[in-house]
Amino acid sequence: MPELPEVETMRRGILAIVGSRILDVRRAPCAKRPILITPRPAVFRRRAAGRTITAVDRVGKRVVVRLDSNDSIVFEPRMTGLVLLADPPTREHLRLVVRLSGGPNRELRFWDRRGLGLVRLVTPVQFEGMYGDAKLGPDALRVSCDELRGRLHKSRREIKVALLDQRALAGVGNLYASEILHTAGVHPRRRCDTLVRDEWRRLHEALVEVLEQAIRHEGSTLADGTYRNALNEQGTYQNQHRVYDRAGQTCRQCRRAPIERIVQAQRSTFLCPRCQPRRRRAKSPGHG
DNA sequence: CCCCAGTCCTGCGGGC
DNA sequence: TGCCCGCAGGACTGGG
Repeated sequence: MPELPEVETMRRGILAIVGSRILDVRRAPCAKRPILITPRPAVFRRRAAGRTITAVDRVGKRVVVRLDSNDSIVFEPRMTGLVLLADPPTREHLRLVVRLSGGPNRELRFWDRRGLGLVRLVTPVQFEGMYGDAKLGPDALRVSCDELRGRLHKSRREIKVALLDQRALAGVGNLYASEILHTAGVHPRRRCDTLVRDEWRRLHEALVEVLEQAIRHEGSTLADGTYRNALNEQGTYQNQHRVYDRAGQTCRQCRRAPIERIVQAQRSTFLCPRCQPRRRRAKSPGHG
């Protein structure tokens, strides 16, 4: 679930670790299968311990902790991972602890209920190979309208599916794709190569607006309550959702049509059939 | 190039 | 009430 707004919130929440030294790294005693980390724990610890943290960045849906050795620690939360300074939601699913200088019990923690997430310590060359331009498209918050259109407008894919492709655009996931398309008034089944310039303009506007608003609200904590910021506090953007997980409820924009749920690429998509018509309206005679 | 199904994993809720 | 099953969707992989 963590997408760009949630991961950006995690990043901002741990900025205070810049300047701290890493004292130790240990895998938490997790009853279930331990989290995947690379390289293996002993090597990871040896290369991280003693290093100073120089920056905290984000690449797509991952948090990147930069070290003075030029290595980076990359936290990839996937579905249920959290990057925390506060105590984790449960002891049970605490996966990795990075002990920091600056006070007793000062730790950066990776918690992950489902255990699909992972943590990597990578060299600059490895970083480029895994997260460089060949692997990830431009960040969704930094892409221009022209670049967005340029990367997608020849594709025959449906726009919702294309927005989830991290090689085309980095950061958008299933939840925000539906929200962005509703804000833009574009039907999720529209093929990319049928969108006209005005629709790309609306899409780009909606992309920036929705993601920035979601960051302002510190992300979306859904009904399962999993997502938390670095202080283990819930986000509030779920209260602003236009369509996500609102099937059958009335659209907040037109106040008439019920929100529909469809499936695209084995994933739920939510839309308002009235605010997101399948076909563009025919231009009225005498205009255009 | 693109699509699809399967993989990892846990917790939850529906159905019986 | 308890059990089973399907679903949630991040990223990735293999086959068509």
